[in-house]
Amino acid sequence: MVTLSAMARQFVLHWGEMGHAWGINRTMAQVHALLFVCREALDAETISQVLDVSRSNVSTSLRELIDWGVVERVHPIGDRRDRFVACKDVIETFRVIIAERKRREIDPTIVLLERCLADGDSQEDAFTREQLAKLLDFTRMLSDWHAQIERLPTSALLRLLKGGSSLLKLVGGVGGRASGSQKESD
Amino acid sequence: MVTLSAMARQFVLHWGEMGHAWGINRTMAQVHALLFVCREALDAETISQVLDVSRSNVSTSLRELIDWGVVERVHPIGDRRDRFVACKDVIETFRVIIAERKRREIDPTIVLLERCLADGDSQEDAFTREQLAKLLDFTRMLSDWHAQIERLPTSALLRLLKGGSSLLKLVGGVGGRASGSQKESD
DNA sequence: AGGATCTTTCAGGGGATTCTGAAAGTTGCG
DNA sequence: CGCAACTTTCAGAATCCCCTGAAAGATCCT
Repeated sequence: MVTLSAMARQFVLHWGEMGHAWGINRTMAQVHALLFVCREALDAETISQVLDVSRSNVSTSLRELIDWGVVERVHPIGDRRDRFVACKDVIETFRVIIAERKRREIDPTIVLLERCLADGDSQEDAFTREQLAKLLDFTRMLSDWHAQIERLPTSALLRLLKGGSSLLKLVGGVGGRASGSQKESD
Repeated sequence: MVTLSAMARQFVLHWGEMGHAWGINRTMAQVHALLFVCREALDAETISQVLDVSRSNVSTSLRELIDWGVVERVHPIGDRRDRFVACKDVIETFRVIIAERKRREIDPTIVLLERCLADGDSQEDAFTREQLAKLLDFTRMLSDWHAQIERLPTSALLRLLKGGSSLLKLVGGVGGRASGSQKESD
């Protein structure tokens, strides 16, 4: 296979753009998209031809995708060339990506905010300190929340996502007033 | 004010990097960080000096931040120059950003996937079709879920985020088996 | 209207990122 | 071992994105 159906091509291009918007290399996202829609494992040479990028570029992209954990290398018996498959489960892929971004971005942000607050002079700059403290609280909350999500089996995660409305009613009713906004600009 | 405390400077730099990792212009993220930790509104000239970037760059960044909805222009009486303030509420800011990214990335993805599936030949390419259909399902689910979240008042959102563990127990217990993975690779 | 003050736009330069081809590295087999 | 098949690395080229300064556009005051 050295050519793509119109459907697949459209998707690959769009996925490349999306990746780019999220700070991910366009080619890397395209390689992922391609593997995602292909039932059988592809070798690097084929990917290079289909996407029309250099063999070395494909090699780099594949390494990163494997690092992220959304693609794996497959060794077919009786063939020396490596082949690659993407995780075909959307939710699992989503989960892996979230976990990785948390590790790379949320965690370091928590560390930095903690250091800022620890180092900073508490006399000067009271407002900055206050803001950073609020941001740290929130970031930690996200982190905790993620830790919970992480442990859920796919079935429960699906239920959480699908059952949005019922959950929200629940949350809204738990602690008293559910409406009204609390402005906290001082 | 033409100089920044060490605390604020660290934060501004880090926020710039984070923004960059998420596909947002570094300077724009720095401007946002700066406004976020400043109690009083700043004028563009001051921002330009503090961050050491050109006046025009600041102008562009501010326009985008206003577009996003996380910064607003303030007209102080008796002064012709504009000043700018960031939303100081972390959750509100988060909410606005999520909404905007949904609009810019999730929504177009749904449209594209729908078109792919509508246009595509259903004979050839059955597996691709299947994968895209699953992805579309998931993306719609995210979209619905976001619509629910969007409506929540801050207090309820906080409760949802903070009460992670109890919610999860709940979800885990609602529909029967909570463990076991459903492999869908055929 | 004319000028002072401030803002926005945009073409072009400069810096950062991505891509490529060539060369070096790895692996399996006779 | 030596060769064949394949993969990875990396310096430099190509590309893209961001930033700047200059000029044009607002707005307000006298």
